[in-house]
Amino acid sequence: MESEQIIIDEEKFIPHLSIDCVIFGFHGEQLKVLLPKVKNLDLWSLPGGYVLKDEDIEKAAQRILEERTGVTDIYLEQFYVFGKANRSTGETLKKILLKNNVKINNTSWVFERFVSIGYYALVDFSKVNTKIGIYDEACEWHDIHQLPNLAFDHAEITQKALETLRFMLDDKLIGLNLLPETFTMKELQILYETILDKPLRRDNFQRKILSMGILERVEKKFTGAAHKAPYLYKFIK
Amino acid sequence: MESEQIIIDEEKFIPHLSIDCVIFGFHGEQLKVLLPKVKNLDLWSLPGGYVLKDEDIEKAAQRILEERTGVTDIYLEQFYVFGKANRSTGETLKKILLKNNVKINNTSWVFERFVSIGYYALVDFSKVNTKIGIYDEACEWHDIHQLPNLAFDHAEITQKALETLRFMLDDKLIGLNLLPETFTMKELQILYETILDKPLRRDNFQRKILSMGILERVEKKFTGAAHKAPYLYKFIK
DNA sequence: TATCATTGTTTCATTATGGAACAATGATAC
DNA sequence: GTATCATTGTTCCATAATGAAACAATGATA
Repeated sequence: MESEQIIIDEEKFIPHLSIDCVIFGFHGEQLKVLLPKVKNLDLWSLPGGYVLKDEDIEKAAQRILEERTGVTDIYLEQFYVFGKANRSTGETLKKILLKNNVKINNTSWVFERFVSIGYYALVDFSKVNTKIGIYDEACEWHDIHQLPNLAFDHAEITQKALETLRFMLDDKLIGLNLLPETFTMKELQILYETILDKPLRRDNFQRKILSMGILERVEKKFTGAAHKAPYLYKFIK
Repeated sequence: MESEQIIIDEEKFIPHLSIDCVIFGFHGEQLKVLLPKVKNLDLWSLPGGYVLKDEDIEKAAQRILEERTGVTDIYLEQFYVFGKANRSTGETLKKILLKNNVKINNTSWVFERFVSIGYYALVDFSKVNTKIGIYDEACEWHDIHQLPNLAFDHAEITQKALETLRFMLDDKLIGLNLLPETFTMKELQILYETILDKPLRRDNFQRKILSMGILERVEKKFTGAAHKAPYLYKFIK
């Protein structure tokens, strides 16, 4: 059987530089991360790729995200550069590319050290239709607290992304990007609790959020449950 | 007259990647930035350089800092990556290298686009003995509010570094790195006011800082002035 | 000894936060 | 219909943090 061979044109990219994206979504009271799975290996990775020689790094991050996960036009924020000389080995990548039938010169820069720029993305879980990138076997959401076996230093990158998210929580109106158009106060609170990984008081949370004047009360949400129906809110533009 | 020619060995470095450092110091009630001056041009730049192929980026930043300014072993923090495709032109660099008698292949990657990692450094102004790097004509401190003509997007990089410094002020114990061993409460307050660019109340500032329990009162400072002598403080290790 | 400039501290009002209780309400069981 | 239940929305009060003003202390000088 002749194998299909996908060839990476190394000349098109800036060598030794890569981008890795941590895509956060929120669903079922859990903070999740979208991860592609390496073909035929028990190995997952952050969606990553290279920067074209005449491409803005921000654009590169968007392109990579779309190629690997199908997610387009989303909130992206650079958060850290991972640049230890020994942070990635060519061996893992060779294993991965072998499983993907990617033909590449064995002496290529892609097997040498990488400096990787970390971006985090915030997406509305309900609007995402993931697609499987050409190098991947699957692309799935994972609870931030139960991550699978991750390649390279991608666990560390994910951790740093989470810490940055926490640090920026008050500053960046993160709910706007992680929640659907309308949501209940409880959903917003659980999102904050999940990111901060600590419980918050219902009354104080509501008071504080409402005092910020960024929410608009829309209507009530009748779920059929035997209790008072909560209001729905949306962010004011 | 035969010119001395310094040759950059492009092969040693990761191409298209650079590091730029914003070095903050505090003196005479002003926040200052240490800038090398390009030889024979009315042009200043941030101390910057390239990353060796097997070098940690953090190490590279330290090395660059030492080569260009003589400053060693200081507090360094990565703050942003500048990666627009059009952020630097080869023309400016050619002008600079020409003035420095640096011989380089005209088709080298150094004249193409760069992705630059920004680091900021905090130093004790009183302990710094700057030296002039081999590519430079001078190396001087400039008030953050009166910057000279800066190359490339270095004004923007400096601005972003300042914003990051502001944002981190409560979190990072910045005074520890910018002030000498001992200092008065007023000096610390002026440092904060200078970074935040807004006045603070004397009484409230003192109360807040002291309540953090990070300062130790050492002795009094007699200046010979006709008023009460202020205490000196130092940071508790 | 009085004066002056500045530093250190206290006091009081205002605002934010922590903690508890109470009121409202939409379904269900009887 | 009425009582019950779970959850949501709100109020109340004590405590902590912050803003603003006044007062007390002190080291030199006149």
